[in-house]
Amino acid sequence: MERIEALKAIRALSQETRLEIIRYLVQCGEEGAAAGQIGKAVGASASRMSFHLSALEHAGLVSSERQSRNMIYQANFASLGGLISFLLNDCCGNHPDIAACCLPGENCC
Amino acid sequence: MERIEALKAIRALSQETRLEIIRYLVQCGEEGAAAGQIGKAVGASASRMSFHLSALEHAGLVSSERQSRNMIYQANFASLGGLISFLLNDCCGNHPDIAACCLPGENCC
DNA sequence: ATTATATTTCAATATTTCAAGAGTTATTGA
DNA sequence: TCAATAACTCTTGAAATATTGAAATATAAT
Repeated sequence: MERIEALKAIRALSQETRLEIIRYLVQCGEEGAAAGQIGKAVGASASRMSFHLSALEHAGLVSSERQSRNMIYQANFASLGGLISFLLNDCCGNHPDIAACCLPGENCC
Repeated sequence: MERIEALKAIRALSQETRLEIIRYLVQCGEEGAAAGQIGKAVGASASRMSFHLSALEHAGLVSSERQSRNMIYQANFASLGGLISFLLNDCCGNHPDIAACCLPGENCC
């Protein structure tokens, strides 16, 4: 991931509602969730959801597709992974404190 | 890591100069680097460095200690790891795209 | 067709954030 | 003590961002 791209992504995440949206969508996995459903989960009005989901999509952190009258949003896992990789200068350098993508005692990656 | 704490950290990272500072300090590892040295590396004036390093320190992303007339800053790896973990809802859920803390083909954690 | 539901767009206001430069404090060595 | 170096603080104006509610658009069901 490039510097500008990463900065865009981090700026998008640097807002309470948007951070909660991403965390919710990470939990939802590949299925994603409808805008209204996400709004209920994070406690935000429809217009705020639209505004923030649009910001996240522009930053490449989520993708969307229409399903009848709902807009389904999904976390973009490749983008999230790229962002973390960028932040850590492409690797954690085996630093023991950075094992965030693994459960304790496991090697998930 | 708590929600408020994580948001603080992300807000601190959502600025070009500060993002570069962290990336530089991640490369520096445990040794860290002096404020002036970091300033040269990222191309920022002394007053900006002070402002931004202070923001990063308040967010818990770096720590500092004086060494004669230099202030030595180090990345806080535990905090970075905690932030990533929070973002991913405490685990990547074995999602193949999130393997950011590992080199390709390796299991560093 | 009409009504209901889901989401987006728009405009106004309020808030936050940044860079730059001048001035300040702390430490070292002459 | 004085000068030099390193880092920090404060203030300013400009720019970016968030929130709200009302109106608009798109789809579905009756």
